[in-house]
Amino acid sequence: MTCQTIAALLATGRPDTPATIQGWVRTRRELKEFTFVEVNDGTCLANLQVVINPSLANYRQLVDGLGTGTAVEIQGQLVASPAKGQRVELQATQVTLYGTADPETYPLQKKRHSFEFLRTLGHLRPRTNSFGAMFRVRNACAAAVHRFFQERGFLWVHTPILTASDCEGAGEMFTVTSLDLDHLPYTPAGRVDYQQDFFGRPAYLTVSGQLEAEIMALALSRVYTFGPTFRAEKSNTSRHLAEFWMIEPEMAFCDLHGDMDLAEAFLKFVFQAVLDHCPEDMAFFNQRIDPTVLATAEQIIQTPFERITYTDAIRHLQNANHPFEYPVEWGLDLQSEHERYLAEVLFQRPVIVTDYPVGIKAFYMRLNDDEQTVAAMDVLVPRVGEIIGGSQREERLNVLERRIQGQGLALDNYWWYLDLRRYGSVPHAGFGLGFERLVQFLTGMGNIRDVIPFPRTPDSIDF
RNA sequence: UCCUCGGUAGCUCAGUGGUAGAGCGGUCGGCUGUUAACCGAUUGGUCGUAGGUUCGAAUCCUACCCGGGGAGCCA
Repeated sequence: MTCQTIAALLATGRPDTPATIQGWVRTRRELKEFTFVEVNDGTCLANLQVVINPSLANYRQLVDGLGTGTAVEIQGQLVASPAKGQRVELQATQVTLYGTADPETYPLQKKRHSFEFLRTLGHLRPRTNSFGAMFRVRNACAAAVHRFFQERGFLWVHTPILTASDCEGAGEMFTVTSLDLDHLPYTPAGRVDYQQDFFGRPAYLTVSGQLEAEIMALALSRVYTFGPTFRAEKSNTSRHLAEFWMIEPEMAFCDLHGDMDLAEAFLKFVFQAVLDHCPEDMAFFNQRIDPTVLATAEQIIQTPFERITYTDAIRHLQNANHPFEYPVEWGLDLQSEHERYLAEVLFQRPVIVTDYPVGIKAFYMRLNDDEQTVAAMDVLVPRVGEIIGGSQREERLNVLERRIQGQGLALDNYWWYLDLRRYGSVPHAGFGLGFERLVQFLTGMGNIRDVIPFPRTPDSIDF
């Protein structure tokens, strides 16, 4: 393989050495004496400028074929560029045209396109500057997530995608079946007979790996999940996907404070890693997408997060000289506007709110001694609101049974979850965050559909 | 699901009852090193769909379809 990446050539390529690149033409500028072609291979944001001289065989034919979108291999000599704008450029000696792209019909033009339009071109939008930058940042972010946990002794555990647990309480579930939907079997009572289905009972796509992660943590001490998650809610918003990736660390012998420390360290680590690995891409987002992206990243990395209780947060909000659309009252959940006020206006930094009322949080969160609140924590950040939600889990069998029943749920469905409290129970804690929302927060991208290669949303599953 | 805004050329949009427009893109020509190159010319339309009002509808009315933004729910 004599071919080099454009990223490597632009960064460290030495002038007056031979080089071969493979990629796609972004733009062609034809002058009287020769032609400039900019080629991108996805390894970095910048294109490599190639000079095509008329001395090349079939010059006219070559240049005509080098329209935007064409796949090419170009051999030549890397030379110092005599003009501003690039350190080096490639003086072509041989050009191989692979697939050409008819400029009359190729949808990507040499101009800015709206993200809305590019969403209709899911197969071509990775070839744009914005999506190239976004996918590189997404990759760096994913790699940083693994590195963060691996360096701290967490095991990556693979929790199931198919589940029979319809009681995770985290949202609407997709049903998975091998039954012929046009000829469903029925019980004598007239209901669908799931005994004849693949698993002999109803099955679903997972909405969370947390409960299974707790199983693993109570044997392996520190684990995390990082995998696909599915929600069938008909939420048509810039923050929701039907298929998304979720990260859920879980730690045995850990309380809420350890959980908060981990969450804060996690965000700082990931932001620093992405800045280190994708400086050009992040600069691009700061320049073209959201001018606060870099400042936000610096703040996340350098500023200690504020930590307050829900009760104090309510007090702050009630004393705030700020009109809220929704009421602020102890016992009600914080709305987006409240979360953003805390992070953006009051503290102007990330805020971890803890100890929420028992009535608005899930049954598995540990009941505090006041019996009014649970050991929950939400990390609120400017511009986004809640980015991480977590809790210390209820490890006491009798309390957990009471909580499950108190929410009208059947204990039988949780027999194995209760067993964890019956045998070798221990205080443990964890949190969850949506990977795409993290990428949104990093890049400033407004719509979650533009931070995942192939978004799945209600009535939309193209590509 | 609710609220709201929108759908006009390949793209981004203007046009609010009287001949369908601009910029960009594409094409052709020009240009001695360009950087979203530049200059000139040119090409380009079932005005989302179906009805209705009117002498006349992109424009007004009704229904539907699709999309954006916001809310709720959540990650």
